[in-house]
Amino acid sequence: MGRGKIEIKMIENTNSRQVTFSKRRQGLMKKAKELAILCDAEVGVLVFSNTGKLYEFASSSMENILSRYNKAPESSELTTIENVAAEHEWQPEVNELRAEVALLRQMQSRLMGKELDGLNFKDLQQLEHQLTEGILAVKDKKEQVLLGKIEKSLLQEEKVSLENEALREQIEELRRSSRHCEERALALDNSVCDSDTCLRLGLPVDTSQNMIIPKMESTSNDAQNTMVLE
Amino acid sequence: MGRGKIEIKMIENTNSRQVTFSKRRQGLMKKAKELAILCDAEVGVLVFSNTGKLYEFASSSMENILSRYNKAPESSELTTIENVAAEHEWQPEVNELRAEVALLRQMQSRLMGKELDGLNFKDLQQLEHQLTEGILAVKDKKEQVLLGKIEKSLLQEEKVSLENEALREQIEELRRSSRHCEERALALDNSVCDSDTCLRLGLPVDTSQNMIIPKMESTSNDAQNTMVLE
DNA sequence: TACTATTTATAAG
DNA sequence: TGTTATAAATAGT
Repeated sequence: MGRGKIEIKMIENTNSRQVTFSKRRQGLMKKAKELAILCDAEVGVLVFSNTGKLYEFASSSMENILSRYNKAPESSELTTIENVAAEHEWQPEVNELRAEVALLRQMQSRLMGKELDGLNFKDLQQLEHQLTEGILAVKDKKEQVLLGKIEKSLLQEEKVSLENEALREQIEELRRSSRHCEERALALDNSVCDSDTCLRLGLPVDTSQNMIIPKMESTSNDAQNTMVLE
Repeated sequence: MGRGKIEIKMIENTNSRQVTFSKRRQGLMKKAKELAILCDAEVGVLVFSNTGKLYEFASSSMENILSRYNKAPESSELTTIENVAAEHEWQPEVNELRAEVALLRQMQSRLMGKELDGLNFKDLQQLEHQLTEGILAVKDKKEQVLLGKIEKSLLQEEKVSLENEALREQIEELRRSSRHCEERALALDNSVCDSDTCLRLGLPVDTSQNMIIPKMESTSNDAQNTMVLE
């Protein structure tokens, strides 16, 4: 990839070698970065120039990558054998978990209508069927939730109705007792009250007309309450 | 560098991602090797796929490169403490992975209409919406697959039709040339053949009758071929 | 270092 | 997996 094709062997000319080193090192790091991003991979690159200078790239951190490398199956160096063995105990489980996550993610994507490439017609039909079942179940659940709410609401209404009933009875009770009181007062009035007393209460002397008015009001109130409650 | 330009960001489609990973990983390793050879450098590359698999390249040996890295100025970690701690380093990652698996499983169950308890009406509506979108996408994909098949089939049909056309022309050509030949033979027969020649060939003397028979057969064959091809 | 002619890598099918 | 059109890398200037 240049003006001419080159053989892959050590470049003898020091200057050319340095120029090429600089260009290709950059290229390598760029490629490493792209690989890490595009493919969700963890990538580490270490380069020592022939003058001994270190250049590095790490998609996460070199520390991370190296510790992961040290735990990897085929690496058998470092420290004592026991440590290595202990570290490796985790590896199978971690790999299984990673694989499972990858699989679950793919299945989930597909259930959401993504990553459908590579599925044949039959697969797609099956997937659609699965989704249809899902929707039906969700609709059922929604219905249940609504029915639950309605039931709760009905119970609440019933409770409130009962409260109303109680209140109405209380009112009736109060009204009855107040009527008693009035009747007694009237009776008392008729039998005991003299013009002197009536004048003191600021009431007209003709009592028969006065008693009709509250009775009418009371009847009217009852009718209104009944209508609201039904 | 391909049929189209791509943005450097995580490839969502699992399939594409894996294909790209494989190709670019190879490319990266090749570049690393070339850099090491051309410029007399020491190069190490470590790549972990998102499923946890390790790929590595080392121009000398990874052990060498890592020990050189650990001795390099800016790196000051590792050594003994790190290794002891390494054993426990897996725990957080394992826990995270387990949690992720659990979450993904629950989401998946819900997309399949299971484990819906605990969701409120709004959640359920959202879930239903998600499923509906999924179904639509799947139906679209199914349609695409079918359309693709149809197109392929039409192309095939067209191809076969063209072949038929060519074959028919070939036949026409053959028929024409054979007719020419017969006519010439007839003409030759009428003008040149004498009784002596005819006797030597074992043919009857009356030529006019003999020539009719092959001509009839030839016509009949042509008709049959035409019928089969159409 | 910047510029291209060319080779090489690779995205898409 | 193999192919091909195109993008990207880079050898030489």
